[in-house]
Amino acid sequence: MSKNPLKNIESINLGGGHRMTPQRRLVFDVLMKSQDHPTAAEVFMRVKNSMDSISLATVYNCLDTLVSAGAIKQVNLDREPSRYCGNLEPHAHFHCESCSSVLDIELNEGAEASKSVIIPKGAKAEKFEVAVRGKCPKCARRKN
Amino acid sequence: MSKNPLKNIESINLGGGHRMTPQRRLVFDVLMKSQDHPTAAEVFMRVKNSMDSISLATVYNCLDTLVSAGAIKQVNLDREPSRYCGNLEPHAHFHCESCSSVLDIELNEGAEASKSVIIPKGAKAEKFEVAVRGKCPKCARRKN
DNA sequence: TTTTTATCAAGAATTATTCTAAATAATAAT
DNA sequence: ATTATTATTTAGAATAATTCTTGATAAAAA
Repeated sequence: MSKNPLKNIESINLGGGHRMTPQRRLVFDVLMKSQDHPTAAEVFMRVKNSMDSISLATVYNCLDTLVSAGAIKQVNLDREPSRYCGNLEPHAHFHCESCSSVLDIELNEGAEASKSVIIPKGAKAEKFEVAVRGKCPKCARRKN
Repeated sequence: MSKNPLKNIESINLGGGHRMTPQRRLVFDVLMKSQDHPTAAEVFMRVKNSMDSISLATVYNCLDTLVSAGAIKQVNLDREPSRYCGNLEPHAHFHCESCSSVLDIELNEGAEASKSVIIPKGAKAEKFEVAVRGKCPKCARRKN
């Protein structure tokens, strides 16, 4: 299903005395089942199906913790709400200008982002990010 | 100084009945003089030196208009406030995780972002964006 | 147990940005 | 020129995503 090598959340070490909790487990599970890069509010709604008492603040906390632990990725495109992604493989994102949906896109082999860019002297590059903006297949098909 | 081919704002066609105004002129001039990708609030402070009566809302309006006209670029990185950039040449951005500064970085020739990525069938890609995150030269030099 | 530490939940607070409405200014039409 | 139209500016209110605060709960350590 998802490309996350973590079989299940039990194998995640949250680090620093952080505990695995039912809430964190559920948030992680929702992301493993999602292909659509949900926002925190969307994760909240989905998690509520399994645990009605959970709060939005807790969902934010869980997402932050999981991102810090490297179990999921946070995706920020333009000024829109953050989205979350369970796919830990290196990949880029396609962002639809019409419907705001986000699609994972594969990186071509040998086309390392690190080689496409000239890093300033003395700077230490840590992460590379490629984003494409345009119309997703659904929206491109529509006339208007 | 800047890599914007528009010699001055008079040559900009804002389109759609939009007028060139003193405020828009000043906002554009500030960006032409800036290499540091200022936020709207920073542009506001700089413009205030020349026109004390200008309001923050107007700076936002002017920035939006200039972005729509293609005279400047808006740069959104992570969840931070939008920054604005007078450099219209194709380039990428380096984003310092310590001090949040943004540096323009050059793209290697032949390393077109469009070739490094596999666009989904049916999607229409319009813009490509490459961002690098890490420590800028200043921050990399510091111990901590 | 008792103590410590982490977590959760609800709602308040924050902050960048957008919206509203009234005043002003520029342009077009008469 | 005068009037009518349209765009712009401004101040402040509104919005919305996210973070913070606080008290209660729960787990882990002593």
